[in-house]
Amino acid sequence: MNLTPPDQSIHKPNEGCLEDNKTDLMLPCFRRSMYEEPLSSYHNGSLISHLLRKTIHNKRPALNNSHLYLPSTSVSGAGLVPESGSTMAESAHEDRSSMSSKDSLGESASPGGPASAERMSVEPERPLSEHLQAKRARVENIIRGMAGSPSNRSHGEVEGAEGETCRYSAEVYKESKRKRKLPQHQDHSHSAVLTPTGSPNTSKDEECHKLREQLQSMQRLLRQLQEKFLQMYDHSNLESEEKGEGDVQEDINEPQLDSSTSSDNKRLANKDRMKVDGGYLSSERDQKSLQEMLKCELSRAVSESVDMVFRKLSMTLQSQSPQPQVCQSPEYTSVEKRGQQACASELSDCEDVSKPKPLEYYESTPVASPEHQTEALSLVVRKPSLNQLSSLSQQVKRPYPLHQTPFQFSYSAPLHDSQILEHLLKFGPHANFAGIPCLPPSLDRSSPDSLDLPWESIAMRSKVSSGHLGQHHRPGALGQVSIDSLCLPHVKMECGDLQSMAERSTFMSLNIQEGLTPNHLKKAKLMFFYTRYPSSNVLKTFFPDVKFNRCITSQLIKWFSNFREFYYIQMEKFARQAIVDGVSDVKDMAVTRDSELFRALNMHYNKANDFQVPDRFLEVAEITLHEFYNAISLNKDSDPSWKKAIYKVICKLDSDVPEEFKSPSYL
DNA sequence: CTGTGACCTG
DNA sequence: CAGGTCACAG
Repeated sequence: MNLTPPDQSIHKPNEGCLEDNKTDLMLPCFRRSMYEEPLSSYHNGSLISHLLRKTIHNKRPALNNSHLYLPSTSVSGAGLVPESGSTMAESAHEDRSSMSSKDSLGESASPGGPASAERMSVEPERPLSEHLQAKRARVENIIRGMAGSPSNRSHGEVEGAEGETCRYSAEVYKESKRKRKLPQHQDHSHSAVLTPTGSPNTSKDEECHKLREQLQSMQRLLRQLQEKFLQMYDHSNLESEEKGEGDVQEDINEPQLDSSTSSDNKRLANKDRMKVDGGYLSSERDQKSLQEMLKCELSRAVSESVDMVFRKLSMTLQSQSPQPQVCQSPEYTSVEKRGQQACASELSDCEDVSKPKPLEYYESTPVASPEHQTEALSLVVRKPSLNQLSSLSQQVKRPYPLHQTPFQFSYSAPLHDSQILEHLLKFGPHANFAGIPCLPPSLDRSSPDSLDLPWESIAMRSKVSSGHLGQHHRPGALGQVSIDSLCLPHVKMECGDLQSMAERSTFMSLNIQEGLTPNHLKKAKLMFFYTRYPSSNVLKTFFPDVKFNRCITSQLIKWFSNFREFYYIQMEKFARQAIVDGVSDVKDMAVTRDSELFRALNMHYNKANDFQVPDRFLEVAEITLHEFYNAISLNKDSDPSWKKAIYKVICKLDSDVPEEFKSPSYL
């Protein structure tokens, strides 16, 4: 019985949005000509874009070398080839936490992705010039690809190892039956979302890839900037501290080696606002100013660009056919490294792990719950020891590792802004921000369940939900849980929808449940006062803190089925009683709060009696009672399916569940 | 085949 | 309330 036909316009909200944002999606540096724009034409965060643009355009040996100088004791060096100090666990750790995989360059037939092109700086066997040339070619290729047509680039061209995994998964799941899982959704997306190439299937894929690549590029650029910033920071600190160890000394040498390239960019960027003399900063005050400015610029750039990409990506995901999008997400790395085993183990609660997973799988995959955190997961996400954490926080002096797991952010003390940025970029706007000082305590500490919640889980949830939401759909509400919700400075509120903002902030605080709790049951019972036949979409909407999968959905539906059962049994019972009692007129069968029938129902659904049952429920109950009374009176109950007519009436009497119920902390 | 609802049972 | 079964719709 399809009581709530899908709203054909569920994706309409995105339609215009997507088009409108298409050009905004790119960073200014990508959107515009790469080499011609004068600095003055940049506004707001565009300055940093210019900076980034120049940075990417300039050669990078110094940047790359800086990785080499990173001491191997760093918690998780960016692209650092595990050296003697790194244990295997750490390697796995940093593998997972790296946006790019360092194998990508070496193993991929095609040149490595943008990130790997830079991180893979350790290739002693290759002549340096050739290596650099190759890198440069790749980078330029990337830039061309981003500035040019979205469709003129093959996927593998700029993908790292995660791309490999993505393609693998894509192939695997293309064959799966999931294709037919959401036909409506698919149709909608195809009809509603225009794509650059006009070829819906492939172009969406490509667009998704493109977006991910853009995001990666931006992340990469930001990392570079952060590195430069930290190098400067490091340099100044060490200068005042008197340098000691050799590796650190190498660190501070780097900016000087690079003084004609990237650091020039920084100076260029600083020139307008700061007085920077000759080489580096002359005073601590200037240095702090520079830090502040860089933070601002970074934040602004992030808020402007990343948000756009996230939003665009989210929309693309929503509008895309049910491909294995989890791996197309820019943050897939955090999941992919877990390997199939971990994914499987997380889903093993419900389904045969060898089977292709329905969409719910992707929706729920990234959430780690204690009971499902098998060893496979623990291989991936290791909570660093307190020692590590403290040492981490003491490491800000050097160009600290830029690739850290969420856990590392979860318990460390004051965070660097760039750590937040990195975290944001790395794990997406929905990642766990526990430990970020600016968040209120309630948001600060997520339970372990949500510690490893990459943003694609939300994106997927958004996708899935929006596919079913119908009239409840709010454009990108969940998928756009974004850095808007963070307290980063200069965060731009692009989506003015207050409701969605509220939901975002709500969502940020969600502690996604693996299973249904007694509170959920209680909430469901109260919801029954409003809706007897909630669609699974409604259930998803009103249990946002529940990690929906097939089992959970079925269980919730089963609950309501049981509620109905009890409800109808009571109705029939009281209707028959009324007939036995000789009630001749249905008007004498009013259902009030004093009625025995109501008390029975209230006892069942509202045992604590702490909920004000809506009058509408009394009306519906009365109507139901009358229906039963009439049917029985007319001897319709001789028909085995006599109740069905009643069900048909009652199912139309559902009313909307109040918004308050959407709050995960409603009870 | 899958999702859903009703019904029955424990 | 959950499990199982059956029927039905898409």
